[in-house]
Formats: sequence, structure tokens, C-alpha cells
Amino acid sequence: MENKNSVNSRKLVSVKGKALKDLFTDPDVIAAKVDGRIVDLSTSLNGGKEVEPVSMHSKEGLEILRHSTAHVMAEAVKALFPDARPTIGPATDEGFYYDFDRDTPFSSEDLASIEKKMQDIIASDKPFIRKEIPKEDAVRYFTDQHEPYKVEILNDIEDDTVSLYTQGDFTDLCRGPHIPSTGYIKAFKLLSVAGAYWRGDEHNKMLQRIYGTAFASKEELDKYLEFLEESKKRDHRKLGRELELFMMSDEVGPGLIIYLPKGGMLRSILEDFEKRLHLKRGYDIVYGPGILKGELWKISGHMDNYRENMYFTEVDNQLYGIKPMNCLSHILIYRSKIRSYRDLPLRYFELGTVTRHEKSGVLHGLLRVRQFTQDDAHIFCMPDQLIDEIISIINLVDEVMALFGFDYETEISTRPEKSIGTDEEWELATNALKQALEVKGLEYDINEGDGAFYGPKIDIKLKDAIGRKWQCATIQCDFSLPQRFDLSYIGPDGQKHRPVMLHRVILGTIERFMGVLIEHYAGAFPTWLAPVQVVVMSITEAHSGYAGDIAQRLEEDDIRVELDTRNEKIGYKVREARAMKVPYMAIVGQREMDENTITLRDRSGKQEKTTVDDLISRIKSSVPEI
RNA sequence: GCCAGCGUAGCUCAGUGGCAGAGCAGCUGAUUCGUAAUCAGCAGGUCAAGGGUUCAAGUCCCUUCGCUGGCUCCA
Repeated sequence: MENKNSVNSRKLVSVKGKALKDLFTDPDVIAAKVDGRIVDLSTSLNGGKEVEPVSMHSKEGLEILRHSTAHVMAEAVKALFPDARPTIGPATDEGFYYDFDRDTPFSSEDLASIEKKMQDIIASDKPFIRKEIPKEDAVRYFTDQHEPYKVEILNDIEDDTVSLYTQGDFTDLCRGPHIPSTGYIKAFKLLSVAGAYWRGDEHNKMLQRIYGTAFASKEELDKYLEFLEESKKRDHRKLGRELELFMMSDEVGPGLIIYLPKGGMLRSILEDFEKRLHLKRGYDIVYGPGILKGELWKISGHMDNYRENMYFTEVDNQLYGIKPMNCLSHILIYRSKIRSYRDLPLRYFELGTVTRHEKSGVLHGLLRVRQFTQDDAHIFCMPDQLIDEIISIINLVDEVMALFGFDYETEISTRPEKSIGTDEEWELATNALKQALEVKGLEYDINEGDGAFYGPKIDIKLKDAIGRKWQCATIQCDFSLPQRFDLSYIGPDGQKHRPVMLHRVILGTIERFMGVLIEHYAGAFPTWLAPVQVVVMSITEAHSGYAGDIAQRLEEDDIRVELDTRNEKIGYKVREARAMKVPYMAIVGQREMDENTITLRDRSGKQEKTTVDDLISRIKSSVPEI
């Protein structure tokens, strides 16, 4: 968000012995940076410092505003529900939440009354007062107040002094900073209630969380609420049904997708695209079986590290694991003959369908399912080829994301608790990933402990048309599995050496990527992806034959066409084709029949008279070069 | 898996313990029409499933299943 303060926003000042609030007259300034540290406006300066105002329109200011709104919400909740024990209430990327321990959960009616109470608190414009006290005093205070969660938090704080913030009747343990007074809150809304574990640990008690958001102005809040509405309209589950792409059924089971003809077409287009893409880049297409013997999963470490996500089946007294990943077959393909350093790198690509037992509560449309198809590949290479291979995968991701119109961010996930391999291997692997990103000049965040059990990974979060982030592509570096399966290649020295293995997906999974594409394009796929590219529609029965001829010519040129010669008015047919978000309509009546033309209407409603050949070449040229 | 809410026709949704409803979609017929809905008729239901309370349950209670929003987990 832009810092839109005009008068004194960027100015650095130097003062002595003055409260910061006297320096800034702009009512949007809610805090200040003193020598780079953000503090309350009520702070008094002693000595010359560099001071910069923080506006509630800035990212940092907005965070403070939201955090303060969370405190106001906690005050309201305590006033209305004295039995609710406050725990923590931070700002988030999109708003804030506060978690309470309470026997009876909040209802949506409760939200309305909490909101009303908050309005009162804001109207009374109570100041936020900061107090620094010794930790023992704070422990005593919160013990007296019967707030065990605050005491627990205090016990984890190492400092001797802690800060408390009080506004009105509510005092919270808090590092701050906060807005000067509650009246600074101009636009907020409570959004939902949810359960959340204390300290995010599923073994702990479940608390009651209230989500809300706040903005510097009513307009910005309204814009955000519109964004939420827009997201709902783009929901792939809704569009998936309306556009007849896929279905799910209680009779089949949760998290299992059935592709309807139009979704089947979309999937097949994506899969053809992927095959061409990979063949052109030195990958070999392979296929592995859906079930593999239990013994293999023991060797790989899946039995010890991934068991709760796997399905098993027993045939003829032999245990089989239904594959949750495609790597094992690819490893066996590598091991199927002696490899020379001259053969490397070897890149095996598989549109591999895997099955994972995901917890029932996490399933979500196409985005989180129990059986899905990955555009998976495993690259076996020499250690000194590793960086180049990672770089060329990043280049591929870059190219593909640009093609679909996605921007993206990258992060590196490091060693999780449950994992295999030595620390040295993990460090080597993690450094290789970092180095590749640095060579590419890409910035990345570190996601501690979030790697796969066999190696660290680069996660790519793509950003869709309305700014939401989705995890699809991932690149994982693995020294462990080659060792566990005793993979080797013969080097120039005639000796056996251990290859390194990269696991990677580009789209991630066909299911999730389709879900993201549906929301990204709001169902209006670009022509090359559209399951139906043209609907040929006749004005009356007299033009059915001509319409049929047009449709047939398109079909002969591999155009995905539907023919609509129903006994309906043209307005009705146009309406339906628009609802199905078909890129082109070819409308034919007496005029077109006489001239051997079509009237071509595109999705924007633009119309022109043209020929079938022109339409065919337009559609053909929409297919991207890869 | 956990917390909360929800589950009525293919879809969207009314139905406040007393006869199971509407619009759209579907089917049949009429209409032959130039760019977001032509008219009429017909058909469509184990009210998620099972149990209970009641003279009477879509409605109240319990259990199970599923979905939605979160939490934890994840492509």
C-alpha cells in the first residue's frame, strides 16, 4: 500500500525532549519510526533522533491499526462475555483475529453484538496507554485477573521488563505499538468465527477465534469486501458445476474427482501441452504402476515417515502400498541398467496419478483432493550438474507461469522433524537450492522445517488475476533416496559414484492447477484451453443445414465446436453460450447463407462478418509456442 | 482428525410441529424469430441416512455420513 501522506510523511526530523504526537498533524499518522524502530506516538524523545511518521495507509501502519482493532475487539468480548479468556490476537496479512478460551463458542449473532460494542468503544475514543513493568508484577497482575494464557505467555518471555497496553477497561500484555486512541479506527468488520488450537498445536485445547479486518478508510474496506465477493464468484466449485467441468459424489467418496466431458477435454489439453513441453526439453515419458510392494516403501522411508498418508492393500499375502508419490518407479527405471556419467542427467517425466489419505477436514474442491495427477519428473544427475538442472527447472517454471499469466514468489523449505538423511546431505541440498535461486537473482523466504522428508524444497507460490497466492510448482533436492536404493553411475575414472536426484512438478497437480486456472480466468479460458471454442448457431430452422456445414468444416480442422440449431430465439442461444463462457459464436442466418460467411461474435460482444477459414486461423494461432 | 455452521427436485432456494413448494433446467406441444431468457402444458422428492420424542416431524432430540468456514496438515 502506498504511503499517501502528503505534508510530513517522508520528512526526517531531529528533535529533543518532545512527544512524537506533537510533530505530526496529519490524522492518518498513527505511529512513528525512531531510528528505524516503530514506536507509539505518545513516546517522548530524549536526544536527537531520526524520526519518520508511519501512516495507517502504509503496510506497517495498517498492521498497527489492525492489531489495535484486535485489542478493541477483545475489550468488547470481555465486556459482553466475562467468561471468555483472551489468549493472543495478532494482525494478519488481510486483517486480524483474536483467540478466546470459552466453553460456549461464539455464534454469528454474537459477532453483531461484539461489533456494536466495538463501535461504542471507538466512539468514546479511549487512549491506548503503554506501561512498562517488571515481569513478576505482570505475572501477578494476570494471575489476579484469572488470565492463565497471559501468564503462560509471560513465562516464555525472557526479558525482565514487559509492556502492557490499556485502553478503556481492557489491559493486554503486548509489545505494541498501537494507535494513539480507539477513535483512530475508521473502518472495520468482523468476518467469521472458527476453532483454532492454542499455539497452533493440535494436541492443545481448541480455542474460539474471531476473524475481522480493518482498513484506513471505509472505501478501502468496501474494496476488500468486494474482493471477497469477487473471489466467491470465481469459486472453482461453483464454476466447475456451472461450466460442467467436474463433479464429486457422496457415493464415490470424499476428495475424489469425476471429470465431466468438458473438464475431461480441458484436462486432456493440459496433458497434451505438458507432454510436448517436456519432450522438447530432454525429458523421457515413463509410466509406473499405481501399487508397489510394501518392501519398497520400507526402503524409501515412506513406511516410517509417510505411512498415515498412505493406503495399503493386501493381495496373496503380499502387502502393497498405493503410491502417494511417483519417485519409486523412476528410481527403479534408473537402476534397471548400469549408468554412465555420459548418460546424465536423466530426466523421467510422468503424469502420475497418486493417492494420499488427506484428513477429512482439509479437502476442498479440486484444490485439495485424495487422488490426483502430478506433472511429476525425477532428474538424476551428477553433483556438479545439480545447480544447472535446478536453474533450468526454474526457467521452465518461469516460462509456463508467464504463459498462463501468473506472477510468482519463491521460498525454501528446510529439514522437517520427521526426515531421513544426514545433516551434511541436507545442508548440501539446501545450499544447492539457494545457490540456484541466487544465480537467477530471485528473492526467497525461508520456511523452516517445511521440507519433504527426503529433502529440502523450493516452493513456488503463484499469484492469480486477483492477487491470491497458490502453491503449485515445487523443486526438491534429494541425496537420500539415491543412497537408500544404492543408485550409481560409472564416472570417467571407471569408479561407481552416487547420483543426486531432483523431484519436481511444474503445474503441481492437474486437479489443483485446473482449480486455480478456473478461478484465475473466472471460467473464461483462453481460446487454446477452452473445452468448447466455438458455438455455431442458426437463426431459424431454415439455416440449420448451413450451420451444420460450418460446424463440420470446423470439426475437420480440429476446432472444438458445438452446433446449436435448437428451435430457440438467437438471444436465448447467445445467452447460453455467454453463460458457458465460450470464446467464439458463429451466428448464421439468411444473410450469411447467401454470402457464404459467418457473423463472428467474441466474448467481449464484438461482432464482425468473416469466413470460416478466418475463424480457423484465428483459433489455430491462439495455441502458444512452447 | 478438531471447532462451528449447514444438508429440501439436476441447479438456486422458500417452507416459524399440522396436505412437499417456487424459479431455472428437463420433457411434450405451439411459435420460425437477428444477438443475455417466446408461450402453454407435463413430469420431477426415501426433505442426506438411521434411530428417538409427539396424536402428528422437513421442522424438536441423538448417532452416522457429507458439505462449508477455520485450525492442524499439504501438490
